Amino acid sequence: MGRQPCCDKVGLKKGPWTAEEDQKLITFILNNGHCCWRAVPKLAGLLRCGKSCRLRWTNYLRPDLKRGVLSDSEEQLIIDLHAHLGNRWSKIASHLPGRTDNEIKNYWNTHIKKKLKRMGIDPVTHRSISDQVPDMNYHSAESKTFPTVLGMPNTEDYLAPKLDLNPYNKKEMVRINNNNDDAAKEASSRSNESELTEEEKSVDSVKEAGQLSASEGYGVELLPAAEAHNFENFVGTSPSLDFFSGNSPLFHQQGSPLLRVPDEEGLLEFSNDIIDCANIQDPTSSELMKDEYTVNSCLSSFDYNREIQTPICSTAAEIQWTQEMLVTESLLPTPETSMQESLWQHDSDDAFPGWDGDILDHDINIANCCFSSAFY
DNA sequence: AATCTAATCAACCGCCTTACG
DNA sequence: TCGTAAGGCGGTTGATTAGAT
Repeated sequence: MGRQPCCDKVGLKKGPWTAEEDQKLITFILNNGHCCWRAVPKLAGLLRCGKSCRLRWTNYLRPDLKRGVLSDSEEQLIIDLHAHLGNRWSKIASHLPGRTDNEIKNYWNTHIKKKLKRMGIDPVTHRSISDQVPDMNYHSAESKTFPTVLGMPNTEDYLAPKLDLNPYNKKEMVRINNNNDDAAKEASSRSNESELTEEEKSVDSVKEAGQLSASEGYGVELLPAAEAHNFENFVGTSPSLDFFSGNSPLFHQQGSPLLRVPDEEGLLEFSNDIIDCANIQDPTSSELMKDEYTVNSCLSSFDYNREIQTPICSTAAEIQWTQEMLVTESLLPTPETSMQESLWQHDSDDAFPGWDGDILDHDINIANCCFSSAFY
């Protein structure tokens, strides 16, 4: 048994719409709106199913549609958005006024895909086809697979001038705010895992977790502590960062050793010692939280997130934390929020929105950029 | 001119999500 | 909490058109 058809199709017309049908639908919707698509065909005198009417209206008859060939800038925007959103055509379409998801999908399949292939770029991964070997060490200086987002300025352009990509090298990933840094470094210099102590393995697993989470889109890239502490050095950054920051810093570095998050009853404070990178791949993990319920509440509410205006960051752990919250989506005000929504998958019902899909390496970097820019 | 092939895009299909009783 | 209906989405189909032979 298959699924029941969306409506009784006996006697209903299929195939291309006639001008007369179009006119009936337009007239009806302009006069009455469409409270219920299923009722529309009956009321409009059409022998079509409601679904068909909706499709015809949204993809073809809507008065706000922009017909005609997509411009170069629209095409570029589609490529950029696709790099971050994948085949989420409706999401992509929402960034192109007057264009429909169907139109963009068709355009992608018939034009852009071929164009990218001709350019030697995989239209799925947006990476060079010759560099398709998975490389977990994607930030290493040796890596040639640093992702390029078409149409976007090179990701490095977003980075603050003194932010060297090399520190993101897996080997240099350190447990944030943890005094096992030395052990970690020493351990990572050894290749044979059997040589590692339990503590070292633990540190290594943290790094593994960071890498895994980054590649699977469920966490954040571990921020090298040394670099994180150096954010103050980035003051006076490149103008391109204004693209994200809008010159309205949300975060301020001060001397506080605590991460402070506004709570319904005041200000929640998280001391460094409870922020354990071991759990960083799952930001909702209870071990990461001083008060799991409260923090989860903070993070799960879109509206409430908006009220988190000025977390105060000074340590790597705090910055890491802030970064996580920033990329959950709502911390950036419009228009940054809309930009961020184009970069991050948004599901406001998710306890940790923005982490619900495959997030690519460059997403992580752009998040870092958003995050960094928010400091200026 | 006829035929074949490729390209295009409107429309359909079926699954998933959401709203509601 | 569950079931159902409706809307929405992404993949696919197929009719039409354009270009090549």
